[in-house]
Amino acid sequence: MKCNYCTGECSHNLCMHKVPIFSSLSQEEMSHISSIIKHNNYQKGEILFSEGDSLRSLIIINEGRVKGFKITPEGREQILHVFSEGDFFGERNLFGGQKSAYTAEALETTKTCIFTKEDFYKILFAHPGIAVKIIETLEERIARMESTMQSMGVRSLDGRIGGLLLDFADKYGEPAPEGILIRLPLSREGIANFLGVARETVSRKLGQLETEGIIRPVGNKNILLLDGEALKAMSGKDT
Amino acid sequence: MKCNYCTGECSHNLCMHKVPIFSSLSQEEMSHISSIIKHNNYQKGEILFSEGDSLRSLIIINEGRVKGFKITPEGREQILHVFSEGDFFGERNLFGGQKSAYTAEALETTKTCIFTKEDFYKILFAHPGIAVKIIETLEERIARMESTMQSMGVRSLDGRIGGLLLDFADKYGEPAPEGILIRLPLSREGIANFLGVARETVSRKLGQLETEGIIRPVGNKNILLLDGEALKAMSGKDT
DNA sequence: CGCGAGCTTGAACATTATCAAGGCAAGTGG
DNA sequence: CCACTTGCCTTGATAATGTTCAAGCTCGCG
Repeated sequence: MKCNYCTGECSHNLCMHKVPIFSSLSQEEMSHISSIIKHNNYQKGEILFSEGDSLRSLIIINEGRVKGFKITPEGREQILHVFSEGDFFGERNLFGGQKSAYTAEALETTKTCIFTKEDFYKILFAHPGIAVKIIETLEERIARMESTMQSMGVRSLDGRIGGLLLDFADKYGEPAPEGILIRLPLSREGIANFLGVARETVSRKLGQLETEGIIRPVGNKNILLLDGEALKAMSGKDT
Repeated sequence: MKCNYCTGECSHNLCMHKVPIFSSLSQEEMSHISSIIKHNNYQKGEILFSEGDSLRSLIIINEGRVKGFKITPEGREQILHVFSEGDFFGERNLFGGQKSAYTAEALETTKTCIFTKEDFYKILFAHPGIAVKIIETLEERIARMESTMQSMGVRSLDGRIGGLLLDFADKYGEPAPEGILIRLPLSREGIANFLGVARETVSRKLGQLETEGIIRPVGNKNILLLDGEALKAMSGKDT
């Protein structure tokens, strides 16, 4: 990849340019900030941080996907977030001084960019426009969570799964000839842990949706969404 | 109530001083801002705004409580937020330029303070510290939503209800001789609509929790929490 | 004191969880 | 290149749990 903002080799993997937060900055400013960013890579299954850790840094995903989850008293994972390219997290620790509320684990090979709290504050005060961008980003996340909560609250499981598929389609979908191809970030078990139901039930319901001609599984990690309208009708996301 | 920041009668009902957002401002600045705030009062059941409205203002609750909800395809209300004194909302419309994702309805007599988008932007740029406060507040809301999502995801209903009671205790609880007295913002039906279950089920489970000596209903709108630890064990909120 | 909204309780029904067995696919080692 | 192994997904039968519909009760208000 070619990097327009750096001279010579682009050592920071372009993360600056993927994050809307920094979109208001000039080239020079970006270059400066780039120089203080650190990097970290993770394999699938690796833990970025655990619930209760007081990490003192902001993490931006440059490539890959990460799930944030807690362990329920039943011993099950409750997935709270699925972060992907361009998302940032850990910010709660920066602003609130709180400890991490969840554990973050890489779902695939993931590359991250890291700011220390100190560096980030410096940047924030030097470029107030960034604060507004952060607010906008947080609003987006809140909107996504509201959408998830709505999905979770729907009584019928079809509706719950449908809502989740729509969320995924929105975030991870790519147009395809016959519909939208969704590259699933989670396994069946992961989906079950997101919705708080049993693995087997997810299988059954997906099978049912396939029978109804609404979706078509493509391998195990992709789903072709044929009839989004049907899902919207089930899940109530007509808006 | 006496208002330290205003000369003479305090016409703006103190809302400025209840909102952490403005805590970094001086007396003079507050007085200035106070002068551009508008007010609105609502009776129980009144709608503040509806899903899809593009309201152009920020609303701060000065007194009372408000629920934010959507209608599911089954025709049920899915409650997404319960806002109370000091909370603000409508901000999504200000920053994202989006339409409202939910309907807001007063749960009791409610007094609000209102900024227009223009006024608020002026204030924001004049006092950058406010942006950081807003970020912190949004982080808190995200944390609350994460907590709610966790509650919703717990498989056992006891755990779900327990988690919700803990959330309420945290936000609306007052210490009492025997435990924590929770002034419920929602009816049984409201609780059911929050968790996405049937009214009757909520009744049954609350009855069960009472039998187990964990809670004691005080009238219909209050609950005395006797054994918070038991709830934490059920819901997984030991943190 | 009486009325009505909201809450509780009961019994039959529907859905999902659980337990158990079998299949498919990707990766490994001969 | 093929059999083997491992992890993940599907399917089936049974038991547990929640929903629904219906009836009766209680609290709070006029």
